[in-house]
Amino acid sequence: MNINRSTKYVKKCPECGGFNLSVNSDKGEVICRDCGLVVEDKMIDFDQEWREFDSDTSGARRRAGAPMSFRQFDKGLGTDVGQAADLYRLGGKNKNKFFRLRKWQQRVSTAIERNLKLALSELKRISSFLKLPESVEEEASRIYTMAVQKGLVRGRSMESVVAGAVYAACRKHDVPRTLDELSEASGIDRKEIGRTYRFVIRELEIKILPSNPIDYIPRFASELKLTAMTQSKAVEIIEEARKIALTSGRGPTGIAAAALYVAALINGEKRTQRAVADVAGVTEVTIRNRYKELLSELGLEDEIKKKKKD
DNA sequence: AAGACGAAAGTGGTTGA
DNA sequence: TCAACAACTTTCGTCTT
Repeated sequence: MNINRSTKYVKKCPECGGFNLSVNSDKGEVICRDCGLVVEDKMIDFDQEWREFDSDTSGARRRAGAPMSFRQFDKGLGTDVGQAADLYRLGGKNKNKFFRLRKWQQRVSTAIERNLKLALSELKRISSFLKLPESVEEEASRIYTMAVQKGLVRGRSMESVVAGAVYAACRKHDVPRTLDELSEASGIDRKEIGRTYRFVIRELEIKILPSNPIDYIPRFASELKLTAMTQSKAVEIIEEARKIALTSGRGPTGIAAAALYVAALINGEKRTQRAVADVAGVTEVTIRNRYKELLSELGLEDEIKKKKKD
């Protein structure tokens, strides 16, 4: 029953023409192992959406409707009690019943649902802008729905809570996007997003591990057009740094940026601090600080010097 | 002239009394 | 609720390539 995912991706890398593509289904990324290009940020979800209820009669019982999803405001299961045209087909007694049902439904359609409808379309916009995998969009919708039900939106703009929910979902699924990217996608101030994000995960008691700098490497490297060699060097550096507790307490993006900068230097693919700083969303100063630590603590000076002779 | 470097002052958030 | 604190940013002057 398992679909062989790799057969779906016999594609060439548009950058270097290589066939060495690797699929990271968690993050919805396809990465070229040869040149490090992120080929496709948003991947199709190949998982089957339906369940088998009974192996004997499975053919007849497959659920054909859309899967239930938090991305629709009523979880995709809604039906409306029909409009006026349907009335003519009903007898007197049924007519009364009909009106009662309609009235009931209007009462249930509270402000919460109206809010959700609006917010989830905004959420959809943001996640398609950021090319997020569906699993993350789904998670973000879930978080937002819970936030609304707990009344956390009161006193905050709907958009900022949406942005916070998306950010939280990204973090939870290890699909890191920087606050700057969220800010660009949503038009909300970076600090505001950070604030609501922290508020939401505290109130909903969502546990989120500090993000791993390594998760940022493929995307940053791809934007800087660095080779796969440099990427793995950067990952190596970060792993070494972790062992001696160089990474704790520091901003993960700063570490990722510095590691990439050093790795590029060692492999003779030098990028300016400014360029690296820009894609990572930190300043040159932060890169310098991390970079200094990396050099002295990991004894990488020799490798740099060696490179300079060439 | 551009990039790298470093000092100093400022920002926003966390922590602990 | 306030002050101390760490990480990061901004700004700016100086050195290096």
